[in-house]
Amino acid sequence: MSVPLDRNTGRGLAYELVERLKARILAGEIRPGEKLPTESSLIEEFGVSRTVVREAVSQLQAAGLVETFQGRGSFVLAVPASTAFTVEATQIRTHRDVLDMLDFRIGVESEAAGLAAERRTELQLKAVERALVDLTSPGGQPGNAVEADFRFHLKVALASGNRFYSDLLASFGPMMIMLPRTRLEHTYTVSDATHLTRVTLEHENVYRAIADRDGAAARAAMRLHLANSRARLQAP
Amino acid sequence: MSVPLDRNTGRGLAYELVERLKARILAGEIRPGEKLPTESSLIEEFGVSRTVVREAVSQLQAAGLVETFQGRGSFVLAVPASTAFTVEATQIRTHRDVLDMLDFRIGVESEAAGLAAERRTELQLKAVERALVDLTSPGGQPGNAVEADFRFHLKVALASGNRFYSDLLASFGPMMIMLPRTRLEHTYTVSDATHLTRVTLEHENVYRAIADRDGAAARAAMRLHLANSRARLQAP
DNA sequence: ATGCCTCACTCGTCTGACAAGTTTGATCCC
DNA sequence: GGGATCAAACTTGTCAGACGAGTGAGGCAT
Repeated sequence: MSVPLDRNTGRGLAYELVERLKARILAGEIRPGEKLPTESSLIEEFGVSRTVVREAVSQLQAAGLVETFQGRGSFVLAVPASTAFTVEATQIRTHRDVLDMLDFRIGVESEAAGLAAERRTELQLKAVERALVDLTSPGGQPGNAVEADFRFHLKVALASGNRFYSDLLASFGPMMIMLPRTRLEHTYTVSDATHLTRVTLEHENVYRAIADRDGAAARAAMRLHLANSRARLQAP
Repeated sequence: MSVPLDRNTGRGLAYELVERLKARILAGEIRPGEKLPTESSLIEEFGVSRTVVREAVSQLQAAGLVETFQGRGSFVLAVPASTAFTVEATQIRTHRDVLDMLDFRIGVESEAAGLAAERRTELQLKAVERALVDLTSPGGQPGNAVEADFRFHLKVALASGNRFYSDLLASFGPMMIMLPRTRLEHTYTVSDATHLTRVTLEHENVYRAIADRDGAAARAAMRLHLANSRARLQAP
């Protein structure tokens, strides 16, 4: 272990260190969600100064490979799926991005739900209802659940009759429900029954308000649902 | 010159500096091939230590925006000029599109204003204030007014600290303020003094709520402003 | 058992210093 | 004058030490 850095490549020690760490991550030696060695460890292992280590980690950060938290350390993010998943998949990576996305969805979707309640047609309501049933029926795999969740939110947006809302949600795709790999496992798979019933209840509240043509209730219900989702993630 | 860095964004000084420099490059203030200010200059201009400056430049390097040579300096590379949001610049043509757009903006911008009130930094508030002044000063042509109006709304979104809001507004551009040609003359140019003062007042209300850190008031003020704009168009 | 609090650990920033590469300009020689 | 030479100034690269700020674990009192 711990081969010292080659000091004669002409591109700088920080560059060398970045390459080493990148290789480790891409090779899976440090898996997504795991912690990068501390700065002190890297200083010892590679025999360089803290300046170099910090610059290297800083570049990994800029490259979207790790996310750093003061007082805790740097954590490896999901490896950019080389299969060209979607361009947008690279947009939500860090923990902060997820929280920001939920704040964004609060603004967009609560108003969309309100408009949906006020302007929906019977047909649109039926579509929302179908999505809700798909979501609550215990039929599918976890992957299917994300898909169904997204479809419910999309149908609500469609019921608003405003193409800007529905187009925006459609452009996000199911990705908007997805969560970062870092501590996702910890918070989402631990979804005990309590979690699921609570989320289901929140969805039903949104649906009922739309069915009742109660705009204010629909806005509140959707805001509550998303704010709760955000809270469920923020302090695991 | 040289506005000092905002030390309260919670993402670190280096991050702030990166954003500043990135903005300069993207805005074309430093053209491809030109030299970035030296580290010493940046230290002086932004009042930070060399550590921060070096990390920032290092990140620009990782992002592929600059290339650095020992003993010479950092030079700006070609600009990719890509926007995060791929929301197509959907044309707003029909009268209904305009109303839908305003309904959409109600959802997006009222929440953005609320978040801005709750999370803004002093620097962001100053930016909003400047935009407001530009808007109220009777200096410019009508075209300039649209531009200034847009800038105000964008600065509010930026003050939310959530890139999804600001990216979305930025992707729309001043176009989102524009109105259909059909009855534009009728509704906007006939804008007697009453109209203008009323709109100005609405903007000021938004600003004041953000300054007071009153999230609920900011949401209400922005919603009112956009709802009024909608009403001013709906039944002229 | 619970809640609070201290303390060690980690990252964020600052300061000062020296090494290594580049540019500039004065100097010297022709 | 023109060209080669070289020292000094400037720029980036690296090192070392220090302190502040946020986090988390373990101990302590209740």
